[in-house]
Amino acid sequence: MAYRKTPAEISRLDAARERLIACATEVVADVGWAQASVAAVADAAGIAAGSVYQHFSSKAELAVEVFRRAAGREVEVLGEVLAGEGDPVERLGRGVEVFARRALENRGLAYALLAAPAEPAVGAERLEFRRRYRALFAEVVREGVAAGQLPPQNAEITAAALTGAVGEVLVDPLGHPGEAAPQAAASQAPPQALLADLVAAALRCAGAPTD
Amino acid sequence: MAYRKTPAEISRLDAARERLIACATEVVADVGWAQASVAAVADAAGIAAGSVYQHFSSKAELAVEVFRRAAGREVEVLGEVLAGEGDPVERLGRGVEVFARRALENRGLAYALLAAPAEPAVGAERLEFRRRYRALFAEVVREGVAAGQLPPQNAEITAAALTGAVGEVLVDPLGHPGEAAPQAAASQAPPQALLADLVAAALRCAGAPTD
DNA sequence: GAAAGAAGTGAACCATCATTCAGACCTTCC
DNA sequence: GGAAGGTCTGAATGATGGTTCACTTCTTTC
Repeated sequence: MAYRKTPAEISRLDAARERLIACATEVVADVGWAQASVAAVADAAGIAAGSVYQHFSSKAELAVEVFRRAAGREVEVLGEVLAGEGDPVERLGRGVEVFARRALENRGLAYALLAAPAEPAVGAERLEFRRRYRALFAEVVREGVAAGQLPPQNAEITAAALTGAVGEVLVDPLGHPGEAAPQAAASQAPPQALLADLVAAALRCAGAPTD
Repeated sequence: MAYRKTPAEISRLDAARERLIACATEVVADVGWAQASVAAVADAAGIAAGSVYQHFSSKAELAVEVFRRAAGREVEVLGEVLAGEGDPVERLGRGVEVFARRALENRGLAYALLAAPAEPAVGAERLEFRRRYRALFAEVVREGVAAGQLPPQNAEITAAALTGAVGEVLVDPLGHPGEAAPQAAASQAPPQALLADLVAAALRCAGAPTD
């Protein structure tokens, strides 16, 4: 027994792992899941392909982690906005707007999270996260109905519709699959009109009176 | 010059091609794109793997043809309903209902068309067809607005939202990816409530007054 | 029936990656 | 310093699955 990982060593390894995840996320945002080979990701992180397996037992595991981190942030942000200040309808509108704005500000990643072809493990994760978005939306809708702000409705269905509507509206502006994404994708300001129209459609979908 | 395809021969080849497409469609509906290997498809059609290349120059070409045929039928049906009898709001409601009912009656195929992981060529085709759905919806929405039945709105955005909403609501009931679909999938009656709720959400989304 | 030319076959081929592994190189601890 | 046990490397390995091709079988035409 002449070796025990020292705290410094542990945090070094941890940092390496984090760095790998970060680089993988970037690669995925740039070129999509399909093109994000282990070699490419390792390369981006400046390590050998084999070293990836020091941190993850398979490519799928890494991919899932990348997805979870990124999607998790969005769920968190959306959750905070939806549970924030204001009446349910205001919150719903703000939630949709924030979600869409964030997606448009980071198109490559958003496309990867929402729609880009991916291996089955990531697909399953995507489904799971869509369920979470739906649950968040459903809660606000229920509150709106309870408060009499929204007409009676099946909140789950409305929530699913909202999730799908937001995703669909975003996917087209987000760029098409297969095509190499322009690398500096985080540039253009989100088109104000698109956001406004999307929010309006979302509010109508929940039955909020048209302004 | 001692051979020219006779009409009978030509139609035999044509029938073989059609049969191949039909069998491939079935395989895809059953097991999804990912599992629909050339070998599996050829097997289902009762021909050798190599013979597939008598009809299609690549697997992707066959896959695209399968997608186009199936998705084309849906576009056609939706188009007819949306352009049919009645005022715009009635037609929109009926269109959504018919679309959803058809999807639920043929879940495997619907899932493959709407959401199942697929090769890039099919993904591109999917995008194209979503654009067509959107165009169809947009037209009715515009008519509704023009007729004063619907509030002023960005019809394209609403249409995209409708497309996404319908897709999203359907995808969950349609069964999860990766899982082997039960083969006799065209059985259960479409849940009436789901359809009604979906139609209601869609109409709200376009701004039709809640009943 | 025989020549010419397809269509059909399926085993071999090949490209693509994820994954492994033997060896090189580091860290820890005595 | 050196033994023990890591981490890192990158070429070799292996699985998968689309595609090819030498060969067989069927059709047409004379």
